[in-house]
Amino acid sequence: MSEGITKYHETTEGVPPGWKILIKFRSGGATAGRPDYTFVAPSGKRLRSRVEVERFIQENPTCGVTVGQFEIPKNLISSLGETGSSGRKRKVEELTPSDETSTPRKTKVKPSVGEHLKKFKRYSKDPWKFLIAALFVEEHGQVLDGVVMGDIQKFFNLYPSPSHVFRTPWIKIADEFNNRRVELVKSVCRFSYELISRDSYVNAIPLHSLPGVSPFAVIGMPRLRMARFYSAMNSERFRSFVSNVKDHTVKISENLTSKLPSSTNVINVVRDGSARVGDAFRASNFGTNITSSTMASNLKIYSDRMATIIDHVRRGYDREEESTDIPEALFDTDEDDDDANGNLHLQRRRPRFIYSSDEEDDNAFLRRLKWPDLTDREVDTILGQLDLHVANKSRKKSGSFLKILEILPDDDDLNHNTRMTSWRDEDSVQASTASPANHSLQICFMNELATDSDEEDGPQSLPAVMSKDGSRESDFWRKQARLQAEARVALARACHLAKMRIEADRFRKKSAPLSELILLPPSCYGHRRLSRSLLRRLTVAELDSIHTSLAMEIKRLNEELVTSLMQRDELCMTQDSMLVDLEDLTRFMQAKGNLSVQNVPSVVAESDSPLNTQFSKEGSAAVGELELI
DNA sequence: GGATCGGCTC
DNA sequence: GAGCCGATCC
Repeated sequence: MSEGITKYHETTEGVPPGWKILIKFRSGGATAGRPDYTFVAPSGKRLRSRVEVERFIQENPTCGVTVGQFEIPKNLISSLGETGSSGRKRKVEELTPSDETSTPRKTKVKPSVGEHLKKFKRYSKDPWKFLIAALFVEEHGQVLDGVVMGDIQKFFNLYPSPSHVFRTPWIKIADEFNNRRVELVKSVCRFSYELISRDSYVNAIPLHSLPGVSPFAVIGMPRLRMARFYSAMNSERFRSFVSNVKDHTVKISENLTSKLPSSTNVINVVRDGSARVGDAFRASNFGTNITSSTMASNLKIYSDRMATIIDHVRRGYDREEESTDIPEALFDTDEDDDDANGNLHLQRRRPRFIYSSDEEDDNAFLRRLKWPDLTDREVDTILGQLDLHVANKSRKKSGSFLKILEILPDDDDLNHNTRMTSWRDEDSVQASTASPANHSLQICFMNELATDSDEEDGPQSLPAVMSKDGSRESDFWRKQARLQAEARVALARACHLAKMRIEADRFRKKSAPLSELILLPPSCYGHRRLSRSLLRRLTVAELDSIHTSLAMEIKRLNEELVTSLMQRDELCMTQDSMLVDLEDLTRFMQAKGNLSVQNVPSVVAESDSPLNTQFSKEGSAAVGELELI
C-alpha cells in the first residue's frame, strides 16, 4: 500500500476501479501530521477533493462514475497510525528557539497559533521588538502563523537591537528575506533609526496609519497598553504638556489656547481608554507643536520644562551607561491593562530615552554620537533660544550672552542642571551666591542686576568710582581687574561652547535624514539618501514631488542664508562700534589711573568678543559719569 | 502542474 | 477536526 521512496500511501479502497487514492501526511508546519488525499483518475488526473471529483465528473460525463463511489477509507488512515492531531502535538513540543531559517517551509516544524500568540506576546516586554513584530504580522496578514513568526524570530536573531538595524543597510536586511518584505524592512529601519537617535517618533504616525492598529487587536493587545507604550516613550514631553495645560492654561497665550480643545480632547481619549495608538502619540506630539509655535509667549514655562527634560535625559543616559541590565519593559506586562479607572500610569516608570540593548557595542555606538545626552529637539530648542537671545542682545541691554551659554551642556560642570532650571528666573537666588566656580554666572548677573540697588557687591557699585575716596577707587580697580580675569575665563569657555555648538549643528545637519529636509514619497521611507537605483524605481510623479520639495528647500535655505548674512553684518558693525568705545574707555581709564592712582593694576583691554562689549557698555556709563565731574 | 502548507468554513 | 481550497514553491 505504501511506497518506499515517497511518503505516500496508496489505496484503491473507496474509489471506482481504475481510480486510486494517494494519502500523504504533512511533514511540517502548523498542520504537520494532517493527511492530504489526492484522487487519481485512470487518466492520471489528480483531484484534491470530492468537490473536484464532482466537477471532474460533470466535465467528463462519459467517465462512468458517480461521486457517491468516492469515499476516504478512514479505517486505513487510522491504521496508518499517524493522525493530524497527534502529529501536531508532537511537533509543537519540538519547537526550539532556533526554529527559524530562511526557508520557513518544509524541514521546520512550527507551533500552533496559540503558541505563536504566546511567543508574540513575549515580545511586548521590549517595545521595539513588539512594534517590529507587530509590523511583521501586519504586513503578513491578519493572523499569526508559522511563516511570519519564523521571519520575526529570524529578524531578531540577526538584528537583536535597533542599533543593529541602524548599522545595517536596509537593502541588506531586505535581502535576508529574499526581498519578500521590502516595504516592511524599510518601515522597520526607519522606526529603528528614530528610536535610537531621538526620543520622539515622527514615523510612528506613518507606521500606524498603515492599518497598523489591527495587529494589536488581533493578538488581543489592548489599545490602552499601546497608548501607554507610546505615552511612556514620550512621557516627559507628554507630562510636560499635560502640566502646561493643567497648571498654566490661564497664562498661556491666546494663540495656544486656541489650540487647546483639540489637544485636550486627544489627552482625554487617551485617558479614558478609548484612544488608539496614534492618538496617544499625537497627544504627546501636540506638546512639541505648541512649544514651537508659541514659545515666545510661553518661554519661561517651557524653558523650565526643558531643563527638567534635559536633566532627566542626562541622568537617564548616565544610568544607562552604568547599567548592564536587559532593558526593562516600559509597562507592566502582567498587570491588567485596563485598570479600574482607565487611567494611564504615566508616572509609573521612568522612561528610557535612548534605547539600549544588552549588547556592549550599543553603548559604544551611542557614545559615538556627539550629543548623545540631548535629543535633536532639545538641542534645537536650546540653540534656538540661544539664537533668539543673541539676536536680541544688541537691542536689549539686559540680555546676557553668557547666561544663555550657561544652558549649554558642559561636561565639567556638575551643577549645570540647577542653573539650567533657573536660568530664566528673574529672582534667582544665585545672584547672591557668587561662588568662585561661577565666574561667568556672576558676570551674567552683573548685567542682569545693573539696575538693582540692594546688592552691595554688584556692578551698581561702579558709580562709586566717582568718589574721591581712594579706597573706593582702588576697590573699583580691583573689581575691574577681577572682572577682566573672569571675562577671560568666560571667553575661553564661550569659545569652547561655541565650537561645541557648531559641531552639534554640523552633526545634526549631517545626521538629518533626507526625509526631514524634504517631503519624500512613501516609497522612499527607510532611505537616508536618494541613491540612483532608488530614483530609478520611482515614478515620474514621485520624482516631480521630490524635485518640488528640493526646490522649496533650496529657496528656504537661500533666504535663511541671506538673513543670517545680514544679521552677521549687523553684529559685526555693533561689535566694531563697541570695540571703539572700549578702546576709548581704556585709554581714558589708563590716563586717569596714571594721574590719580599710582598703584593701579594694568588694564588689558584686548577685546574681540561680546563679553567685552558688555563690559564696554558698563565702562561707557562710567565714562559718562566721569565726564560729569 | 505537482507538492506542500496555511487557513478558512462547517 | 475534516474537508476544501488558496498561495506559494519548485
